[in-house]
Amino acid sequence: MDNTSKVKILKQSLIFSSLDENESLGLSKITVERSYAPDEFIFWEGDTADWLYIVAEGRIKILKHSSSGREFIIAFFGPGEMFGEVAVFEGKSYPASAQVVNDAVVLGIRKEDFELFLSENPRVAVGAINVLAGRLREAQGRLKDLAGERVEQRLAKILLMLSSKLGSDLPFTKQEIADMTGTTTETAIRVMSRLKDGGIIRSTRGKIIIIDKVKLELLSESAL
Amino acid sequence: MDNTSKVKILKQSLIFSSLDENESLGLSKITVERSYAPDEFIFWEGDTADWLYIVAEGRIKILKHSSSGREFIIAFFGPGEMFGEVAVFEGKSYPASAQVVNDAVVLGIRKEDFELFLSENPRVAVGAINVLAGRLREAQGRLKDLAGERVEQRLAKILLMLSSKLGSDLPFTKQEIADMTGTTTETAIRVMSRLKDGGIIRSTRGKIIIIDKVKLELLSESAL
DNA sequence: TCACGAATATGATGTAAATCATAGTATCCC
DNA sequence: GGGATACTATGATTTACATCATATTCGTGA
Repeated sequence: MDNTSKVKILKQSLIFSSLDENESLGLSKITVERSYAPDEFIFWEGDTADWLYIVAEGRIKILKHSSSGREFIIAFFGPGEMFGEVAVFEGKSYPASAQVVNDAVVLGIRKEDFELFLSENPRVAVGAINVLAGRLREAQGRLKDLAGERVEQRLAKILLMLSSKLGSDLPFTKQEIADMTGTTTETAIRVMSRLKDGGIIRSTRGKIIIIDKVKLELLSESAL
Repeated sequence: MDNTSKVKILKQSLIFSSLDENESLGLSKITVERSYAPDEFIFWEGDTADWLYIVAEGRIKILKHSSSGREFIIAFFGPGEMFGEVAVFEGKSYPASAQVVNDAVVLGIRKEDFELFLSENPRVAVGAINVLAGRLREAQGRLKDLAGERVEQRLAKILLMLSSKLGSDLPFTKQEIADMTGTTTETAIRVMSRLKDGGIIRSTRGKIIIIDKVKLELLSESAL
């Protein structure tokens, strides 16, 4: 990947959106491009955090394993999105694992290089604060939902959240939706079958299509 | 409260820990002191976010109401801790409510004043990033726990988290513990009765004392 | 093209925890 | 001091969801 393409990716990212052409070019030069095969892990929870990453191509999922062995998906990230930054900012080990979904290309930035760049480009700190604040807001919302709502509502909210990012065509398996919702595959399938019957979604293997967003919103908010 | 006392509070805060005496003094001058009675709300979820706050005295709880009306406690904050910052950093409304537990005194900083101060003291941005990253890490851990662990383990983890901040003497009612764990008061009481019988905790009205931290850790990690 | 694994689907059963109900006890405050 | 109001406590019942079991369909690679 040449530097122009890198710059294009980097400028998509909220954290670096304030940089001008020159600064972006400087940043692109400290990034290292890496390609991964499907299901490959970029890092594991607990690894020493030397790098933070920006997705260039493909999709990455961030997940944690619970003591019972089940996996919980914290987030999916696509082109222009940053991951692994919490650990780098805190100077601790990665709090979750990062796994490639399909083939993916990422831009890695070494911790020390990033810190140097940050000190020379203070505006990036504001970008980082925005990204972190947004993610914290989202995480707190999900905390409340996981604690208080039932599976049907939680699942509806996850679908809505995903569709607000990706559109009504969601490239996820029901298993992945289950792992984001904090339920089992069977239950997720049962709930989604009901949504299908209600004309709210359609689905094929590995894909979910939202037909009736309004109904889905109603469902996500009230106990009906 | 005089400026010297304010400085003392502000310097306890992770976000402002890098400031020297002079800078802290400057900061203290843009803070406004406010006192609140028990149960009073400092702000409500959805309010326009014009202020961020640092606790000077007392305890504040940050909470969200779920659609069923139940409340979920996101965090408790004590002296030196900041709250309301997510909304200010993002320029959106408060994502949760802030309620005083006992009498409390807080230092408020107006959004615009903070932004100005931030631009003049870039090191504070690094502090903010650290605070946010730490909170995000914690939130993500809790997400996984809420999704995957059962009440007994979740409750044990909450107790351990609180005791790592406050010591083994925890000034919380069982109702509050329930609202942090994402369970009902009855269930929380039942679980804690078992912990009591197992010699792991003691409790009086509005107070929980951790006796056997090691056993509690074991319990929080494994299904036993 | 056949086989094998992943994704989808659905039924039967078990269970953790919510809900409903009732009551004792400490604390506040008029 | 006495009455109201939280907090604590425990039992009975219900239920949402997990778990276990089995089957079908789809896709991919040998």
